Amino acid sequence: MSQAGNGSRVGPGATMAEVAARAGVTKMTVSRVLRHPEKVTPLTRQRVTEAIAALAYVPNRLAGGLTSGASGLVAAIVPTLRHSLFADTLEGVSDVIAAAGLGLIVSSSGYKTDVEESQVRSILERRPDALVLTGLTHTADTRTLLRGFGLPVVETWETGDEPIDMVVGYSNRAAAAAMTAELIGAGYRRILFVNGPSRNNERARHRAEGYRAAMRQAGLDPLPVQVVRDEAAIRLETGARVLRAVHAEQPEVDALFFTSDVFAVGAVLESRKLGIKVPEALGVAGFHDLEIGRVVSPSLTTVQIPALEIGRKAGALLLDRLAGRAVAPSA
Amino acid sequence: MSQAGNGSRVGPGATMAEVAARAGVTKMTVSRVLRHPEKVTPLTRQRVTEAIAALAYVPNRLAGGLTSGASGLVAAIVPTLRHSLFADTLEGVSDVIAAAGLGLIVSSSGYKTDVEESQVRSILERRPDALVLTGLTHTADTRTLLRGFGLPVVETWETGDEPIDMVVGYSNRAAAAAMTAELIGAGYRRILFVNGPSRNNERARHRAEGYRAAMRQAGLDPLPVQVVRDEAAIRLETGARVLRAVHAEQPEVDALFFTSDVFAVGAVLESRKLGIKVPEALGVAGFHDLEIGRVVSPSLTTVQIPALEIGRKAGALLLDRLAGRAVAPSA
DNA sequence: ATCTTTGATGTTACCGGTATCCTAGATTTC
DNA sequence: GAAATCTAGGATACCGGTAACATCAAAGAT
Repeated sequence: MSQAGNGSRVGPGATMAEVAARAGVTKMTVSRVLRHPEKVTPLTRQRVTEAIAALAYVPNRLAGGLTSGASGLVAAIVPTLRHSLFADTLEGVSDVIAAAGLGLIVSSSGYKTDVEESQVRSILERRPDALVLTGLTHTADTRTLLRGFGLPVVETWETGDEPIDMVVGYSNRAAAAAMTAELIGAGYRRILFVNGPSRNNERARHRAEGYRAAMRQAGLDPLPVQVVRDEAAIRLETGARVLRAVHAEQPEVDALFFTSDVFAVGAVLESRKLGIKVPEALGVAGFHDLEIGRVVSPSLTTVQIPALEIGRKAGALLLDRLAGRAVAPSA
Repeated sequence: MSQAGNGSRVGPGATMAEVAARAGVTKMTVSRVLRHPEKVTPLTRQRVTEAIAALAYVPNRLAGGLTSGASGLVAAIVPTLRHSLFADTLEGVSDVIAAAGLGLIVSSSGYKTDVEESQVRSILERRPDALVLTGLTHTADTRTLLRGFGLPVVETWETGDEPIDMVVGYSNRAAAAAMTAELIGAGYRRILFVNGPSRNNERARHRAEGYRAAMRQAGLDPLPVQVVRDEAAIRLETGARVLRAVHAEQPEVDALFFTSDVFAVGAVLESRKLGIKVPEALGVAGFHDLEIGRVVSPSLTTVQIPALEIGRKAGALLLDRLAGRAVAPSA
């Protein structure tokens, strides 16, 4: 599957000093040509430009950053890249900051806060200009470290008190409550909330809370939240299984609200097999949090999650802060 | 959705010189404590360690890298992060290189080679120790630039002649051919290959070639490849639409081979509605290239794509090269 | 025609580390 | 007990740039 090339190393390219020598000027002039071209005579500029081209010179931003104190890097830590939610967020961040000439450095923590902490330490050694974190749950040391470092930090996906610095949140609680209210408004009454494994998953817990709150608000008794335990069970078949079980054992249930739309799709699929009409006889709703959410047919009621948007917003927030603009708390 | 914190900047942390002063030693000794602790007396080491803790000192790797010539960064360019194929690959790369203390810097090119070229230029300014690219299709300047720079480069996802340096490939052609052969082996004869939009998409083209080759090999006439044009049409409904059309207009077709498993899932779904038995009356196959592929039910014949594995392999290849180990061409 | 200003470039120092060489005291060797 | 060897730590230079200031010639002011 892999093959090796000849591996001829030429070594790193020319340095600014070499360019300067070739153009018969000093490093400083070369630096000016690159950074403030208008301060250099067209003639000189051309000589330098030619030397740059001739030597295929690529400036070393690390060196420049040492002096200027800005690395031009934004770091982001996500629980995993294998979840479109986070990948989309990163794409959003990347889009925005790349346009400003900043680079994105990424690591994934595997949902573990202690891993995240060690990654934060390691990342700080690279002196990023800003940091994007996922969630508000971090170790105490992480928070202390970051606060002390005075680095612009954006936490994403959750809202709450005492953020480290800035937050671009998404209230799972509110979204689940809204979805539940929508189902109630559509006439469903016995709504069963089906959660994925909520270990290490604040999201799932908040969603369940939103469901309960909305039910109570409407004067309905929340049904016991059903939990799918097996971590590996995020599959269509699992949704199908839940549907079969509910159909057999809790026939009074008239709507299913899944945390993962994978389950929801699986359930919809299975409902056709069993001859249950969706959404007439049974409502099925889900959170659009996987890539599948972008492709799913409309027979399913879904909660849209603006992952890309959250990333963009986080990026924009950081850029504002880096530009020294006041960052206004916004919706 | 977003909120701002108090934004108290403390400024960057202490420098090595400050730590040294506090511990009553020189920078050099501090550097030794961090890098070669065994070369320092336990007593001195402790004093330095205490000073480091007291000042919350975080070493600056950029500065160190300037001297040592290694940035400790691997850069990767993918067409987009919004595709689990590439996100998974990145996760694989990240896993492997993070374990070796390297960071991953990511950018997405939007499938445009000229954008990729400018990103390569910009990335080279950060002097990564290695680069991971997607595909073998790059601008001539990109190739020249990278060859000249003598940077270890791994191209992923495609195999072919004249790689820039190293390749971790995946032959879409071979995979499609194998899948087609499998369908033929299962008794299907009138196999229709349904391609996604192949603009900017070598993958789709190679898969179609594989299909044709396998058909001919078996002495069958390949059917004209059907192409789904609309870029936005990567939805379940599209697969359903194709199934309906084929059912009505090309009843002789006994198997559908989709490039995207999203279509395949949509088709399977629709087949249940129409009362077509899968896989008895109709074979449906797809490429497992979206996240959905990890959750899909087994009634679908699918081509597994080892995205994570490809990333891991790329990372391992780079590490080998960086460690100065000979890189053997391998399967 | 002399004194200022202005603009283009050069000089110097420094960013925060590390490689390399050097020194002085401790330890070993004969 | 003197010479040889080690060892811990210091001194210096340098990585590849950039900020800040100095310089000098051309241009403008009086």
